[in-house]
Formats: sequence, structure tokens, C-alpha cells
Amino acid sequence: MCAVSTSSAGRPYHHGDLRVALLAAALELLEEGETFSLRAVARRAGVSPNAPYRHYEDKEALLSALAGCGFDRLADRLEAAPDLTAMAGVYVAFALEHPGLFRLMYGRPTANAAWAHTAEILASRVSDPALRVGAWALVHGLAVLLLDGKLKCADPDALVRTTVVAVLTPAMG
Amino acid sequence: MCAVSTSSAGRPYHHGDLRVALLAAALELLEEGETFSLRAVARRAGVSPNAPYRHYEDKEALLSALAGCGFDRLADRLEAAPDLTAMAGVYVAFALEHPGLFRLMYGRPTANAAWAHTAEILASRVSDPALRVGAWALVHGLAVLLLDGKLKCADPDALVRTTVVAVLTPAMG
DNA sequence: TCGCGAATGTATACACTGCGCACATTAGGA
DNA sequence: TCCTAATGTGCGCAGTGTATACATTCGCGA
Repeated sequence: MCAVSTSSAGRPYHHGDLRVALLAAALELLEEGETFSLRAVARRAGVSPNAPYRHYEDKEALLSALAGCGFDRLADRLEAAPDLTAMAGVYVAFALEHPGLFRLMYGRPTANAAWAHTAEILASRVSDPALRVGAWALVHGLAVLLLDGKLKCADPDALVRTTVVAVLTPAMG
Repeated sequence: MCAVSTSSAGRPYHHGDLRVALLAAALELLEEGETFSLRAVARRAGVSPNAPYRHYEDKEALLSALAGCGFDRLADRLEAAPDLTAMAGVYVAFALEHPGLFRLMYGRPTANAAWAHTAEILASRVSDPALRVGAWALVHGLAVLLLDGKLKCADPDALVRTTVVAVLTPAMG
């Protein structure tokens, strides 16, 4: 738990746990919408521009690790949702709360491994294969369109609920 | 008029229509999946790295213009589709045929103007507002998930058809 | 025909970026 | 205690977006 609390004055040569500190810094940059660069991540972690390369093969590797964390969080939240409609709400809310992270997660071929667990959770709630794909595509489409500002709407949560009800409920009987 | 053989291979100083040549070059790069850079576009158009700035404010402007062209093409194809199911097929097919362009179109806030026309066509086929949003989100979600490789599938067109039928048909009665 | 201003391309330069390489510093086991 | 591997730093390279100054050419009025 307790982070490595080193006084900034005499910072030691060795950063306590740079690996996770880099992840945290990268996440912050993403959330703040700042232009993302490995150097910026290193800067924020208070470390030289090349230090990250001791822990991650390259920029892609850092990003992929970050995407993995994202899927873990999303999976946790989805698992806690009581029913399909709630899951839809959780999914879209996650996307809107963490736009950068969400985009990263889905724009990365490498993230497919981390993604598997999330997909499993999603699949477990709908038995019919066609409906499973449909429900997921519907919710993912809503999330992406909202993120990209193609679906202007004051209350996204309500939009998701009514859309899911209107489209999915009839299909599932 | 005398053939002032300029440094670069006898081409005249003034490129005929650089504005559209740049768009074409940029499109090629996107389609080929090459790493996209303004300099690469200029190189492919056979022109100096800074020439594009005479025609486009900055890289964003070129990309936005490109996205606009993309929406025009998509709108044309959608307009020619006879019914909703066909439109869905066209939409996803376009995304899969032009992955780079499609991603560009939707990842760009500036492209909202060009996108308006496309949205209008999409909206004109479904009267109920909730279903309209739902249908569009469903199809867009399918396109994006297929593009990102989250939906492995040998025959995307069939997948789209069965999904649309399974989900949308019951909802529309 | 001349000539001049406006378009259009080029050259040069700067601040960034991702990343490779050599080196400095440190931790932890023998 | 000393040695070795792990970890961080410095420096350098190629490539990027973009600003500025310059060269070339076209179009148009005289």
C-alpha cells in the first residue's frame, strides 16, 4: 500500500517502484488529455527520459500494460452489475469517465489477451449468440459515438437506458 | 517557358493541383497502413516538406479535409442502399475496406460538419428516435469491433446481417 | 510587350519525439 | 567485504510538426 514516500529534496538514485509509478503517470496524462509521450511520462514520474526502457520494451509495451489495467477495472465494474441494463450503463459510464483509457484499450491489437476476461463476462449474460453480439455491439457503439461527440445528449445515462430498453428488450422477449 | 530543369527530375516548379494531390497521397498512405506523417505525404506528392502548408493550415486541417471526403463517399453509398439491412452492410463494408479512413473520420471532432449529411441519411430510414439511435449504434459498434479485431469472424457480412435481423427486426415490428 | 504583385514551392531552423548506446549508481547476496 | 546484476542517467541519432525567410512562377493590367 504505502507508496514509496521519499522526500523530494534528496531523492534517491533508485526510484522505489518505477514500473507502477510509470503506469500511474501514464494514466494521469491520458485522463488529463495531455499529449501523450514517453518522455512526458518519465518527466511526470520524476525520472530521466530513458529510465522507462528498463521496465518496458518500448512505448507500445507501456501502452499495452495500461490497456490491460483498463480492462481489469472495466471487468470488475461489469461483474458487479446486477443485470444487462446495468451492465450497459456501467460500460458507457466507464468510457465517458476515462475517454483516453477507453480509446487506448480498444485501439490496441496487443490488448486482446487482457480483453478476453472482459469479453467472457459480457458473454455470460446473454445466451443467444446473435443477441450476444448484438447487445455488445449496441452498447459499444453507444459508448464510441458518445465519446466522439457524434451523439450530442445531455443525459447519456438516460439515453443508454432508453435505447437498450427499446432495442434489446423486444429482441429478448 | 524553356524547360527550366529544376533540381527534382524535370518536374515544373509549380505542381498542377497540389491541394488534391496531397489529399490523394494522404489517402494512399492511410490505405496502405503506412505510418502517417505530413512529411511522408509531401514526399509522396513529390514536393518539399513544407509545401502542404500553402494549402492546409496544419496537419489537422489536411486530416479533416480527408475525413470530409470519407463522409462524402460513405454518404453516397448509403444513399444507394435499398433498405435498412443493406445500409448496415454497406456501412460495415466501408469500414472494413477503408480502416484507416474510417477511423480517421470518427476520431476527429472537426469532421462533425461533413458528418452531418451522413447522419441525416442514416436518420431518414428510422422514424422512432430511440430505435434510430439504437440501429445506428448497433451498426457502428459492429464496424468498430470488427475493425479492432475484437470480433473474429470469417464472414463479416453474414454476421452483420444475422445480427441486424436478430436485434432490429423484433424491435421494429 | 512589359512589369509587378500574388500564389505557390523551397531552404533553413527549432523544439520536440522514440529509441540505441555507453556510463554511473546502487542493492543484495557470496 | 566485494562482485555482479539491476536500475537510472547522458548523449546522440533520425524523424516529426511547424515558423520564417527566400525563390520561382503565374495572372493581369498598362
